[in-house]
Amino acid sequence: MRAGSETTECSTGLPQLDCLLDGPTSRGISRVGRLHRMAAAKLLRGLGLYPGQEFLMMCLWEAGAVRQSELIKRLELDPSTVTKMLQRLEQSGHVRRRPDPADRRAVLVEATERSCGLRQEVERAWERLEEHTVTGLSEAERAELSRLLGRVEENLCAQTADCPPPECGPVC
Amino acid sequence: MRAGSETTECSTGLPQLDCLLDGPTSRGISRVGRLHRMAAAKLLRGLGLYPGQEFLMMCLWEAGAVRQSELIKRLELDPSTVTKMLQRLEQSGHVRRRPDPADRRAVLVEATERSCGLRQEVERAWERLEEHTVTGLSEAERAELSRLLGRVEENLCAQTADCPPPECGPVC
DNA sequence: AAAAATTATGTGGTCGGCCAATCAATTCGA
DNA sequence: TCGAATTGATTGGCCGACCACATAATTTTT
Repeated sequence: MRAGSETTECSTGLPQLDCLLDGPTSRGISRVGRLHRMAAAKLLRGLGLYPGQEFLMMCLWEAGAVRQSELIKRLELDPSTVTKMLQRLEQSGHVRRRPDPADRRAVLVEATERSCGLRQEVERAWERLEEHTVTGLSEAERAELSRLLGRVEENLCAQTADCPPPECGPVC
Repeated sequence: MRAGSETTECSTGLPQLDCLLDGPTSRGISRVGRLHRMAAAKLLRGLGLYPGQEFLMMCLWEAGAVRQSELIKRLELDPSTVTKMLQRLEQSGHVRRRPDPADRRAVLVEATERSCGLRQEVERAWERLEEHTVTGLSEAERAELSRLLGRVEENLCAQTADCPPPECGPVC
């Protein structure tokens, strides 16, 4: 291959061909995050759902009629994201919306009867996904992974937003 | 709140308000994946990059001129995704493309000189992201997390695609 | 009671990412 | 040699997710 003679503009060294961009954890999270989402997509596709929607539907199945703002808080998503998800879910018949009589700004959201049949299948799909994800790990390893992910979640949540109001915790 | 009387269509029990949808690991991966991506976005925004683009640029900075198909293989992304990323990166002046003289189907991609100045900043941003991510974890915990993420990656990769060509491995 | 701040939602736009389908160029096989 | 299969890249469409901004209704403050 003659490439690398004068066509290479930025080559700072030998082509390393390996893992560029240090940060084993970040790297792992990125890759696993994407793969996991794809796996979820695959499982949910047969149910007529897109990944992300399962959380929203579970909220509705669990809580019944709920204000959109409440949904946003629980899902910790951007309001505009939830608005658009609901528009699509409404059009696909999974969700119904109506104005909240108590507050003319608000919207009440609920799952349609039709959609309730999906609940079990979604739960089973999610179980299969979990199973597939942690296959080959011991109970102790699974617990440790969950715990470490929880720690990382706290790290990423802090300063980014307002997960648990720190309010002068152990340090300050 | 009077909701829950007759408006509740699917309520199968009490409003649990807690973590619906079992699967501690899956749940953690979803949340951490999203938070991590947002954190990356925040750090990269100042550099004029969107999350995901940093991997592509690192490939180019490292390898010089590269065929698009090679890029696709390394990034393990859908070809159409890479095509569109490159169109945007070209328009924003980070990347240049030209036909491959050796194969008239192929396209050679390289980073522009301008973009090379970003490399160090991207690497530093990525380091800060890693630091932020694993803050508070011991060395042992960090190593364990990376290891476990690697295992999960293998799980999710297998059957989903063709990461390491199995070709009659230890089992078959 | 009127003005100011906050809340609830929606719009428009941008990206990464996927799938399905297309088309040209190259390679393989009969 | 010539048709068939494969490879390289693109287009169009869809979704989740973000941001910035806008609007209406409610709450708070003065």
